Amino acid sequence: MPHPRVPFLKKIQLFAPLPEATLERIAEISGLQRFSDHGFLFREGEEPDFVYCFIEGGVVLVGGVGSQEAVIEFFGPGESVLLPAALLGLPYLVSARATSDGQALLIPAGKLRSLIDEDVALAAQCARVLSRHWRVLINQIKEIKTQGAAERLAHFLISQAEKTHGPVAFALPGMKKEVATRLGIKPETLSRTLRKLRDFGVESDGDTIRISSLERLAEIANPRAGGE
Amino acid sequence: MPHPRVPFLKKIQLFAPLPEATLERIAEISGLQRFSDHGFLFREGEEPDFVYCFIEGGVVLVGGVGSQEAVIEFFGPGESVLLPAALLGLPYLVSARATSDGQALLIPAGKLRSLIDEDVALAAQCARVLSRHWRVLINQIKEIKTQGAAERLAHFLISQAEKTHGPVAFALPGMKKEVATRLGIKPETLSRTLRKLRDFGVESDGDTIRISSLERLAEIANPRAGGE
DNA sequence: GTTGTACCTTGACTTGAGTCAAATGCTTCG
DNA sequence: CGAAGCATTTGACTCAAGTCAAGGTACAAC
Repeated sequence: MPHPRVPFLKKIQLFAPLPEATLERIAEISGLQRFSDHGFLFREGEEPDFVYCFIEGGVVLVGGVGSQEAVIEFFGPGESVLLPAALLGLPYLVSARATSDGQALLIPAGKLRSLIDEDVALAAQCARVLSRHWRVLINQIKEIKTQGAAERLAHFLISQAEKTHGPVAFALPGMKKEVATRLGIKPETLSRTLRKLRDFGVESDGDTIRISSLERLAEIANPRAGGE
Repeated sequence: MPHPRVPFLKKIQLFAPLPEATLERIAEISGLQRFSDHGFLFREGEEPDFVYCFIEGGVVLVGGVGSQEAVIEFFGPGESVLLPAALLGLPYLVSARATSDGQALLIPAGKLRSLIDEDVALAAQCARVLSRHWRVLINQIKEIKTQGAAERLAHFLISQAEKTHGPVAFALPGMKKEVATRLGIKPETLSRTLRKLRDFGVESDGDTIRISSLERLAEIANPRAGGE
């Protein structure tokens, strides 16, 4: 009879494609943890104890403190964070603040490290997930270095939408303040930039965004030819 | 008798810690390739054919084109690039331009992908190297989002020095133009910022940088407390 | 040489985003 | 309800970095 946490593991991209036997082993060393909105799951500088896999709810990864705060990225259900720190056994470079109530599976870092040296499928899958993440970060760096605030915001909104055509509505993955730092701008600037995008069919009401046409918005995001 | 390319592999961080048997197998599928200054090794959008490991000389990874160009990072001897694209079989997100004449070991992407699914040591090592790289990119993002041009330049110069104390002199890893985009600024701004740092013991003569005291420079790089 | 062609520097001016400060809303809590 | 506490918006002003436009300077080709 399978371990009761195996079904949860199957929802996590990092583990989903692994064989049943491996999942069993991971399920055995994992634990389920609830967290609540605005709470910190861990902080920059701490020793890596766990890899966090989100079942429900999500977090925002933040580097630095106070006015020097840089939001790296938002993470939600199915995603996992801290694999790099866990594999290397080096202190976290970022803190994670919950953007909602939720639950996460925690995999002990040390045990995961041992598993990786024994299980090809797991190791290969880690490499693939890290690779995918690498590409996400590269895109973010390219964007910050070459685009202005409006383009970056437009692109970010498009990436948050689940569709690629026509109109959409969705909730921002965190506070406006956090979205602003994710984009590398100040909250005031986000407010003003969002205003500018009204002319391009973007309505914002609280943390809900309504876009009248993703195609039209895409024109701003990438006036030149396309490089994702 | 060992394969003649094994000694080269041992100089590459990605492969160095692997057992002899694995190195043999990689050596057999690899090939040595010369390249010359300013030439492109590959371009954004191309299908991933190889992982490039630098034996001698280096490249700069660049995303986008023309005035939209974003330099991601410089790579030199012992380092390798494109592992993520190769593992995922997705088109390159960046182009690589040589910053000097040199030689690289080329590992065919397809064969490497198969090896990874068979060899735990190799797979685990890939995951570790990707993890390390992830941390480098996170730091770069944190920096761009929170620091001004002068701080970023100071930090960059410090990272290029091999020592951590006292005076140093070294050559920039590429043209000033490229260094500027790596830092997310324009060449003109780099020129002016370098000027400002003269008051803090930074002399520049062509592509040679002389720093009179790394400690003094570090004060600018991180006026606040320290996060790696 | 001198002509060319990059690369880099400098200066003057512009601008996008930041800063500071004051409303406005929205929740929470007594 | 009203006060307090945030997050967000708006407005006015500032400033860091970008843009545009000359110069230098170094090296390569003729």
